[in-house]
Amino acid sequence: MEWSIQDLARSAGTTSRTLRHYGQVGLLAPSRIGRNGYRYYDQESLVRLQRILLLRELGLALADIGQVLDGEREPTAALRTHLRLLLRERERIGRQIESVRTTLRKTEGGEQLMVEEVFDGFDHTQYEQEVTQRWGREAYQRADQWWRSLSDADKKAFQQRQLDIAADFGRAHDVGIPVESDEVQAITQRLYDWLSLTTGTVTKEYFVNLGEMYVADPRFTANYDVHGDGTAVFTRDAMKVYAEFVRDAMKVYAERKLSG
Amino acid sequence: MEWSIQDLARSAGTTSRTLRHYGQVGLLAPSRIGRNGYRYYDQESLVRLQRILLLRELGLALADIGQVLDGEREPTAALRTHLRLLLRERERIGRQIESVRTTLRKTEGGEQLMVEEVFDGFDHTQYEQEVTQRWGREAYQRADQWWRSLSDADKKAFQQRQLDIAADFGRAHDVGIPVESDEVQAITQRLYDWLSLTTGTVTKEYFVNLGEMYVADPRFTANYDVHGDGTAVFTRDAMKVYAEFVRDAMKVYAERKLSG
DNA sequence: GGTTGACTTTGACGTTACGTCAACTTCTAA
DNA sequence: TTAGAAGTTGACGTAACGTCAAAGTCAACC
Repeated sequence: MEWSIQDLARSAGTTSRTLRHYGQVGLLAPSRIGRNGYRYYDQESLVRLQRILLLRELGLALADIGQVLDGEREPTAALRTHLRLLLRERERIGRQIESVRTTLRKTEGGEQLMVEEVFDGFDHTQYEQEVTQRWGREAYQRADQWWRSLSDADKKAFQQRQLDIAADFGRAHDVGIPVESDEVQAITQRLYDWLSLTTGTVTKEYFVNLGEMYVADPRFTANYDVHGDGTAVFTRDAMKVYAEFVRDAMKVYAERKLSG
Repeated sequence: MEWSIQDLARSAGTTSRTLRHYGQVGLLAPSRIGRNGYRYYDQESLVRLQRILLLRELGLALADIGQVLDGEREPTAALRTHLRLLLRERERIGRQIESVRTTLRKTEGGEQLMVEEVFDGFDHTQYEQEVTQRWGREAYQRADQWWRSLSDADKKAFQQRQLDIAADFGRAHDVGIPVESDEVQAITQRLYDWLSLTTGTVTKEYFVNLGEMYVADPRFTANYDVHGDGTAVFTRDAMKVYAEFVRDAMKVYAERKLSG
């Protein structure tokens, strides 16, 4: 039995162009080529094509399909790899779906173009690269998991809390209170406590680093300087002081209290 | 505040190439271009870029993002459309995952390259186009849903049953029994009953059409002619006879029985 | 002031798996 | 014979940038 290119294409539910393409990339050669240049395919071609199409359905790239079919690689390895990719992809899409859903809900709920809101506060998911670079993947994943576990209301509350803190820093800076003052250090402690929620333990280094990040990264400064130019720098300085002095003092104070 | 292209790229977690690309497609223009040709971006650019990246995260195409940001299209419409796409995509991937899993399981279970088996029998998912063209989308979806509802074992049994039928047709043809004979018509009825499982009601037309399909489509003939050349044609003829005579006779018989 | 290294520009090709012309030849049925 | 269907090769288009390449710019150091 022999089929023309169209016959085969229709039989297998694909197009002649695709068959020519497969021929070109060496995935499926015609069994015969007429002296007029026409391509002809036989039963064997059909079977191979069916395998190709199946593997393609499974999402394998043509190059991988070629390797699998030619047995240059054990098929299970390719499949297992592919399965992992599929699972991750489904995960990713699931998150996107949730994202789009909440965006949609809020947009419809009249909460203006919520797009802005996402960037308000502290969106943990946006800074993966930097965060993992600075504090390691593990810390990021903990924070991320924690963040995902929150309800929408909790997330909002969490964000609001740090917006309030930023506003208080702005007011303090505006009035001219020094960063070492008890008032400003109290605000700073609220920031510290707020951060502790995400990671559990906030080291002194982490805290100082974060402060530097505030001023180095325009996304952060934008959130703080909205309460007056220089608020970001002011906040960073307050954090530095808090980390270097106040915590030590508190530690000493706590120890004294315990031993007293 | 003003940023160079790299500054902005790093801040937003993307690349300078991307920013140039966005400029090229008219999605994000620099706020200023130095006389040296350098691109500079301001706070407004940053905000717009953040929106762009968010919408991109949600999976929207750049063209759509442009429309949303420029308000030429209400965002909810674009998002809703996109949500549908995402849901369908997740569905598709879910099916792929199941597919790969069973393929993997069977391949490991030593059932040879199971790829062949998928094409054995009657794979409902492979013929969507043709089937819907000939018998309408509704009929296809019914059949497809039914097929998906089966367990693996059921699927196998179902396939086996039709393989047996094909083999019996082959034997009958081999021995030379005519298609009108009771023996062959009995086999044909098994084929008819088997088909009834998929669609509920098998009309005379459907049955005849399917017969024609057997001989017109090499995928079908391959399954039948494996039991001897001409088995597909033989089967088609038997189906024609069954549809045109036997069923009428049965109907008459049934009516007589009821009225008698 | 020259050199080095980081940064910038435009331009253009590469990626994936074909779709879609275009220009031309060949087969088939009336 | 002639129209129409089907075949061929060749080449560009797609989405969203990645990745050179060649060349100009800028800041800092010796």
